[in-house]
Amino acid sequence: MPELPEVEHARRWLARRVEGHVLRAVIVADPSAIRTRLSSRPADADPSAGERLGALVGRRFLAPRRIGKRLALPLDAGGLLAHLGMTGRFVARTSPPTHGRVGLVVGDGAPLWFDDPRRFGCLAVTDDPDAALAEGLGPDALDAPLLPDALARALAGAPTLKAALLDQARLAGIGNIQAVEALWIAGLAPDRRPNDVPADGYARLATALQETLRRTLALAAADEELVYVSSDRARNPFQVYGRAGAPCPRCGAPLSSNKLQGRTTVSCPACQPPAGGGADRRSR
DNA sequence: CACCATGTTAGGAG
DNA sequence: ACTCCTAACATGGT
Repeated sequence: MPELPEVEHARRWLARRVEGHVLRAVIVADPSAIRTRLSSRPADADPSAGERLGALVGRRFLAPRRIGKRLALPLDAGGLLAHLGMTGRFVARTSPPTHGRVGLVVGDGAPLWFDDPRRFGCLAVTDDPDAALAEGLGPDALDAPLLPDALARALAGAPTLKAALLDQARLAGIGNIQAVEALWIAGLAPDRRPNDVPADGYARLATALQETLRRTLALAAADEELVYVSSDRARNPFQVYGRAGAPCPRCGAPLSSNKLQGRTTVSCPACQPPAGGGADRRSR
């Protein structure tokens, strides 16, 4: 459950269960899930994971925080960091879930499990959750929305709008789905150069980002077991993501799909014209 | 069986 | 030197 809206949903879910409660015990089912820092690389596994996590037992949780796709679970001293990767989630279970990596026994509730089949997610123990949470990330796309001119500055210099939106150092929290959705809402072609996009394009993009993030967050909040991207096309909650070939919801033209930054990118050739809305001069 | 997937990043190509 | 893209990571679902 990976992009910003799902992570924010996880933060709220965790907040209700941990804030103000004491960490009673930890269950380390898969030590390799705990890294020296938030890193998707198994090579960064923390050799003293059990010890360092165990040292947190007895401390009390403060309010969980989030920037972009990262979570911090600060305690009254030190804390935990979490990244859900592609398939990570938190669930409350008495017995370990199939891919339960680490269980947190908090207060008198069922253990809270970090469950992650694909193992791109991870946890890390840190002395300074605030610093670790923010390190290397741009402003949070939801909590620190940029005005159009600031958004233009944040994205400037990247080769394409798509690449810029996926760059967590420019803007934190946008993943492939949210990028595809926002660019379609804004009517901007994913492969346009950020420096060539006029001010009104950034005005639309700023609004579009808020719109898709809030809409997806509302879906996540309403649906405890939200199927993030269902194989079932009828249940796909997105406007264009996962709908290549289907008619554009705005103009009816068939949605096209191509690869950008190695990710599938769906767009409408009619609503998201290549440049400035007119003919492409460079190709002449 | 082959191919696809919501994230991140090392390494190679240019 | 710097920038950008590809492949790889591990696993499950179609």
